[in-house]
Amino acid sequence: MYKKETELKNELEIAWKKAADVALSKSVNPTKSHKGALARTNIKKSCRRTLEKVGYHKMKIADVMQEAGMATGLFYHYFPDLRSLVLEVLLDFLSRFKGKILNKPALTKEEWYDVGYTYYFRIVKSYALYPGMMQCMKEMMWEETNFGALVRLVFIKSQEESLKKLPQEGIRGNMSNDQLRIILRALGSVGEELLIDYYITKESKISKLSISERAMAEYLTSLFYQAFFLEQPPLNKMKYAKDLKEWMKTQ
Amino acid sequence: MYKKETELKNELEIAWKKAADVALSKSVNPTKSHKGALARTNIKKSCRRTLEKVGYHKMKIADVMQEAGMATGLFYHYFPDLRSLVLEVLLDFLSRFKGKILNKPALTKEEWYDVGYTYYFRIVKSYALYPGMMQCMKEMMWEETNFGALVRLVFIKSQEESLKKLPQEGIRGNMSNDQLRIILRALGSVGEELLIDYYITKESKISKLSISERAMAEYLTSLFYQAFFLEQPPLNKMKYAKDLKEWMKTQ
DNA sequence: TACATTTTTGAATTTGAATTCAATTTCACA
DNA sequence: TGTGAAATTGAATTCAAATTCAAAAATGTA
Repeated sequence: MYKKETELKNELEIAWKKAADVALSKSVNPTKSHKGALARTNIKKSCRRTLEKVGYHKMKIADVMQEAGMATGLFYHYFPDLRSLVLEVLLDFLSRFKGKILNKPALTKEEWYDVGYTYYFRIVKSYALYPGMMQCMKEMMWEETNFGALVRLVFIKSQEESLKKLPQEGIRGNMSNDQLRIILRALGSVGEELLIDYYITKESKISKLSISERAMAEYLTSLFYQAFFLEQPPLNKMKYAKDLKEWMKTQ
Repeated sequence: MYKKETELKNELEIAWKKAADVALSKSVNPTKSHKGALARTNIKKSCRRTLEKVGYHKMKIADVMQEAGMATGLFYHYFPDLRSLVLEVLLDFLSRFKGKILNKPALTKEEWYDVGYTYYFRIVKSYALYPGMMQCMKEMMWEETNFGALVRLVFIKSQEESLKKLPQEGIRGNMSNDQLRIILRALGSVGEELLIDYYITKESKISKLSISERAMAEYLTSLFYQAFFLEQPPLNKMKYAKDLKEWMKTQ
């Protein structure tokens, strides 16, 4: 099972290039001075702030430039159009999900728990700190096919990497590659609704609960663990979601 | 656990009204003749076709009217703007998810499997037949808060309804209401990525596999079952996903 | 300090699609 | 078959936002 690391890495690089190409396809003026570089960065930062405030679909070039405190016309000195700017900002943001999760690959289920936790904690943190960016990412995934493909690949890669050394352990050990791929793809979206609900839309009863980021990550990790191994995760891993621990004890 | 049926129903009706209000807020001319009613329906049908072909964000009023074979200006005789039309079309579409899943509520885990299967099969079918509509629904959920809230509620309702009579059975029996709510919310998105991948974007290796709609529904139902009950579903339920059955036999 | 390069300005222009509208056709019913 | 109400047309208009541009300011360098 699981693609060779090099193969997956290449795939990722190609996807990254494709998505970046869209952002850079139209001739962008490279900055020609330190001042220019600062101004460009300033626009990108302003874009992030505006994204959090206004949201992608309502955001206009004028909004970004006003937030940046620069003249509207200057925008075109640095970016060809709004979408390219947003795409570039999102690609920067996406890199936070790209890095290795842990140095050591997990060899046992218990070890996997820690890797999974790191993976989910990173995601929870992103939703909590940058709900607007996460939302924009979701929206852009629909609008720009290449970007969507890239994001999916980044997450698949994290996921596969974390499970790479575990093929023999647990109940899924003797599934075929294709079966495993399907299951992982289906489990990849576990928690999405919950996170969107709790950190972005904040309408439901759940969003009224007070759940720490670490507890949230424990909830999600243990749910994935349960779904994948059909077992309870080790009790001692529940460090923040005390209520989950209590529940597990009653088994 | 689980809200009373009436309470949940009211909540749903309010959300439906809210979402519909957006679609109807701007004064819409009611049709005043049979011919008018036909024309209006024609526009809605054309909208669905155009949505499948072009997608929501690229679609223009002119596109819809051309597809309908009517003059552009006539649009305003029937709808105030494009978003209202799309919203109305989506609300019609959404009603396919609103109905009761089965007449008898599930009383045992095994019975739940059937309810769950019906639930998932309905969703799989929708993705398979109307990928454009499903995509548009997702996009609109981000754009129109009230619509998003409604869609979530519709699906939560189906889910809660299917599990209503099961509180005591299985490992989740002694979870608190809040815990259960969190878990269900998190599990609510199981399979999303897979379905989007397989029926909408069609880029990954998974989309090259040939999976029947019934097999897909079995995959998802059994995955939910495993995640929720930490058990394999009854072997005899696997009627189309033969490979899954084989795998389960090896346990 | 002079001068070429780069950055900056914001008003003027362009663009593409939404929206209006006056004129025409169709329809339903007496 | 005549009449008023409703539906239909598509060219003209409006609109909001993107885009351009000529001129001014800032910058770095010799």
